[in-house]
Amino acid sequence: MRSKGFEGMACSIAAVMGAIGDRWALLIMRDLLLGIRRYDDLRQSSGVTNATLSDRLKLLTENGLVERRQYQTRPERFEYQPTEKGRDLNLLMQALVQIGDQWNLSSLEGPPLDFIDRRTGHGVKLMTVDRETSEPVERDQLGVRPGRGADALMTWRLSRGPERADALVIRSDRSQDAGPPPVPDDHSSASNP
Amino acid sequence: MRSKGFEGMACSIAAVMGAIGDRWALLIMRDLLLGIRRYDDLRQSSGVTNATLSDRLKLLTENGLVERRQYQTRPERFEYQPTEKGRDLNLLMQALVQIGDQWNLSSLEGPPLDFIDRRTGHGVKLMTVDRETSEPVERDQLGVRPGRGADALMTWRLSRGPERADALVIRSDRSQDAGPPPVPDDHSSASNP
DNA sequence: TGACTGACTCTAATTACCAGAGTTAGCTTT
DNA sequence: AAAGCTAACTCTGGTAATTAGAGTCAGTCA
Repeated sequence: MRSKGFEGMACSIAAVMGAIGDRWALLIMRDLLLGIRRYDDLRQSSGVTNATLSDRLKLLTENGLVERRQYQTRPERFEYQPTEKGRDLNLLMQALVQIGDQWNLSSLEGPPLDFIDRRTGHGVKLMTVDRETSEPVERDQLGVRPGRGADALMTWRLSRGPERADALVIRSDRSQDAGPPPVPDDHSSASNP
Repeated sequence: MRSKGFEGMACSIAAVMGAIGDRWALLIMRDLLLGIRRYDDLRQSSGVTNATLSDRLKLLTENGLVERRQYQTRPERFEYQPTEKGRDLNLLMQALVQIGDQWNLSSLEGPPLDFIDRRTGHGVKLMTVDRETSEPVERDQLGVRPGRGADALMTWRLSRGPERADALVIRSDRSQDAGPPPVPDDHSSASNP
């Protein structure tokens, strides 16, 4: 298993990264989401080696992000395509591209990849909005708090975040401030989102 | 270098993942963005080993995502905090959390982490909108096209994406459809966003 | 017959990762 | 004064994953 502890980790961030697997798998998902379907195309596009590509496709399939379909029988030939669940990762790709653009990693010529609205042909972006009203939320108004699924470790984590201007954390009550981390060395039995 | 080719890869997705490094580094960034600052807290929170934590903090610092500050002199003590550039990764964390919630990895109890607007206390979400007008864009209207920074490899990649309902790709012109991938095995000299 | 395609698997060398012990420098307790 | 503690690491040895590249297999095409 790649880097043990990621699966039972009670944090969506860890869980999603765990489901993807690693950077190679993410690149492969990128290509699949862009419409590439064949093994050899995937290999050429991502530059990954055979062993790794084969392994990652297996993992992605097991994790329900990708589906393997036979498209020809005489010599058996297969292709891969993202599942509905896998297609949710488009949001991740958009975020990654947007961050890359902010960092202007694309030098000065602009982004290599441009997400658009196909109806209008206009460029799109991700915006943080109020979950109910869809009103825009400013970047410096963003905060975090433990959700209903937060476990002891997540609560501890958030309790360590001081209320600085540059920190994201918000605490409803400033309960007991210190105390050692709960479950200090047992990550295998944790269950956070 | 971890997994060689990621740096000169002309794709924002690869570039951002390359700058982060790996899953451990991402978890560390998560904790830093939540306000954790001290080495030992980071270790306990993420469950990473000393060697890996130390190495990742160094890499993140080199990549300009994290800053190492001395906060005490007599015994020299250091803390870590995200830079402005590192704080851009909040978008990534939001995307990851939102995907995790969609997958309801958090079982039934809700997400462990809840992004909010600190003014109002309301929950927030990421929405795809038109870059100029900020009008919402439906999920199935999302497309991609090569940007100005696209290199030969990116263009090839997008040319392989058939115009299926489940594919994301849009092509302005349906130029030459086939042809072998350009630069088929030279990933080190590529330069796409 | 010979070349070729697609989807892999195999091998050997390199590289990364893990748990856990050890280090350094000063402070605090007995 | 000796023992223990804290913070921020580094080191070690063993296990596991990754790499480049060669090889395989079933069938098609010229």
